[in-house]
Amino acid sequence: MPDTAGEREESLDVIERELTAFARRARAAAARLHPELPLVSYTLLSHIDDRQGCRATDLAAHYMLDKSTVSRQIATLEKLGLVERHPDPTDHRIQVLHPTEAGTQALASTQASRHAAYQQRLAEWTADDLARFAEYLLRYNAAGGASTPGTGTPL
Amino acid sequence: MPDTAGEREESLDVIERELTAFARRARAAAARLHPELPLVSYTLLSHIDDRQGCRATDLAAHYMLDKSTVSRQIATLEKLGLVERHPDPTDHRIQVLHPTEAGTQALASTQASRHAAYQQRLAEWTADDLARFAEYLLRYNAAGGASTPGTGTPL
DNA sequence: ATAGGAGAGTTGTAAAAGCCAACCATTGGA
DNA sequence: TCCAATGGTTGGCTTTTACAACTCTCCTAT
Repeated sequence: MPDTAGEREESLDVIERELTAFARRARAAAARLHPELPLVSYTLLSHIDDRQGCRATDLAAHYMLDKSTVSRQIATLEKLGLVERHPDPTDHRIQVLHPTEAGTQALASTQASRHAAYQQRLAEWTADDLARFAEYLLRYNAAGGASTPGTGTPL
Repeated sequence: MPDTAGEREESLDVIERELTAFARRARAAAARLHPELPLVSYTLLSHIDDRQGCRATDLAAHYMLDKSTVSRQIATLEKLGLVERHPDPTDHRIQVLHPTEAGTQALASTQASRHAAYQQRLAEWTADDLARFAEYLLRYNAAGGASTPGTGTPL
């Protein structure tokens, strides 16, 4: 495998194509995985659980979503009894978000099936390959933060 | 790096988390990347260009989309003058898809900015790492097809 | 031949998820 | 004290998708 410019280009193309394909499939797959809990809500709920006491604005920023979108998602989650909103005593603009007992449970069950799916899918891989793949993904995602905001928005 | 079960689990967790993170951000990022060409259509157009003469069903299968979704997307692309449909002479059920001249051009310009984004993002990577990452992604995505249909829908 | 099933696409309908803009309430300085 | 900034909600609208019912074409087994 020579380190030529051509090889590089080719790998880049493959990465671009496959990541895109993955992104396209992800939604469909995730939607089926747990129809009870509306995909996006799951994502947000997961984040709320992760960083207990976060605010709607945090979610919007982290996922590049509009305020209004998050607002409605939260409303849905609350209606489903999965999250609670407590007004911040020190600042009455803020709503502090927490998962309810039911929310924590729903999350656990969803995470379980997700984990099982991955486990099955990657069953054939060697531990070494898994480790390297994991490392590459980490590296790829970590690169996202900085860069020139105006220029190319990396996928 | 010992080949223990613990290592394996850890890698799995990372992969799961990072792929999910990628998927969540992908849409927002992709939407901003090239607002002219309706994002989803871009994906399909790209595939059509890649495998000239593919059918709508191929697209649906590859991206896990419903027939109807693809049908409408194609219709849009055709209305925009970016793809042409030719009836297959040997089988009148089939519509063979080809990009038009305009389609090829639109694609080229979009691909250019996407490619630039990836190039920038992966600039630091060695050719070897890129090659391996590409291979892993291929392997990961390829695994999707078979598996037990009823069981866990892998992300 | 021919009836029935499988495959490719289209259309009707409904829902999810997103954005933008206008809006209200609170807060923390000039 | 007034006013810009911050957090959140609501209204209106578009895009993207799925499911189901339907048409048309092809193939195969009787």
